[in-house]
Amino acid sequence: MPQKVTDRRIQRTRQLLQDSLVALILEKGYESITVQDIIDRANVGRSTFYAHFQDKEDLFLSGFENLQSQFEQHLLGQSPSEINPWTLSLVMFQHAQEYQRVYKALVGERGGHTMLSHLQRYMSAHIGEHLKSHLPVRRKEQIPLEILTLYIYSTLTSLLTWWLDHDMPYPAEQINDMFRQLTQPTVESILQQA
Amino acid sequence: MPQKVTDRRIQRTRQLLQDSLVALILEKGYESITVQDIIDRANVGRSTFYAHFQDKEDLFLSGFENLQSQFEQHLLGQSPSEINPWTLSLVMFQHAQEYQRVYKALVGERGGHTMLSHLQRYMSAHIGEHLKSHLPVRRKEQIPLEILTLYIYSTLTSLLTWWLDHDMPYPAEQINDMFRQLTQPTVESILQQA
DNA sequence: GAGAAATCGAACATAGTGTTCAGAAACGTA
DNA sequence: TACGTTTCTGAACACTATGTTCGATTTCTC
Repeated sequence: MPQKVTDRRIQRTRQLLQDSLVALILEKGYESITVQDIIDRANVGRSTFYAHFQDKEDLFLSGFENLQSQFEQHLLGQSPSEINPWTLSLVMFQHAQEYQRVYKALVGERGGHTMLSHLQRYMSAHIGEHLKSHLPVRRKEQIPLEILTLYIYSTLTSLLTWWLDHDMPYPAEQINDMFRQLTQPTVESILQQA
Repeated sequence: MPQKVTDRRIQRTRQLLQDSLVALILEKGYESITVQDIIDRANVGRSTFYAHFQDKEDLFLSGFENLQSQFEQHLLGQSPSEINPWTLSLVMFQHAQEYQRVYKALVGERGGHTMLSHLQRYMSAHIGEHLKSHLPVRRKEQIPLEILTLYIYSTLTSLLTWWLDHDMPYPAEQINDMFRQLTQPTVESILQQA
């Protein structure tokens, strides 16, 4: 049973802190930021910071979780006819295009590597799901599913961070097409091994 | 003009510190290690540590550089008939197999991500070199060379760290074969676009 | 054993973390 | 407007880790 306005106040403080962190990451990189930097930028008292978040990493992750649930909303709104790794990736690149700043801070090179393991769990689940459903019943187990999933995931994230760190020199559709050209032939050839 | 024996003493201390760091990384991960942990383990005085290395990261990198120059020795010793990304990768997997502990500590998941950018510069140079020499004079610039290089590099490193973190469930030749199966079709199809 | 080089470790200054708490400010209600 | 509640403030504090300094000590060389 949420209170009406005090909640809004809390929300505003959290947002302020998250925004400050994003700005600071883009300026000087995650590692070198101190809690003092963050609260100075946000004009928030020290104890307030610790009332909301355990530490810097907690703040970072809360922003990341925001982004993730927002992405899920976005995904539902788009609802591509079929969900496979390449429609999923397209939605992701488009979403990143729309929220450049936040993406670049949280997922890009300067953002530390904190979020990689979280993103990995999330995306790998989707990718693995798709692969499993397309798997021939009996295939030569030359390349295990786990590795194939890892392969797709690592290609996707390396493209994403490259794209963000180079300030998106291509539109989302084009970088996604590169992703498809890079991975689809391999995936199909492997899935079709009977 | 290096001195004879005192040099050996210095070398011993450096080695001790590097070994301690490796052991500690495998135990508790790079991030949570303090300088105190390292010198306690190595039985080395605090000021001695700082006489040899600037900080924890410097020590880490010195170990990484050791490994790298050792790898180059190894590469010369093997001298595959042709150096392409897949012979290079084989030598690398074999080298990693031989020096499991160090590789796992410095390149694996627990090793922080410090070395990724260094490894990237090194491997990408080799990979890009090979690709450039096999490039058709005029090709459709759908996928720039930089991205193709990144693709190969990221697949290689994600396989390598996965392999290390899972305690090498396959021999080097087999994991390298997976690497080839994953990347070769894509690379060839793209290089042959006239 | 004398001299040089390397190591030791205690002491220190500095910087960042996370907690506490009394007072101030903002808000909701009536 | 006045009241109580919630949230925010910021100074003070204890704590942990960093990196430096320097005189004492060990180790090696000849």
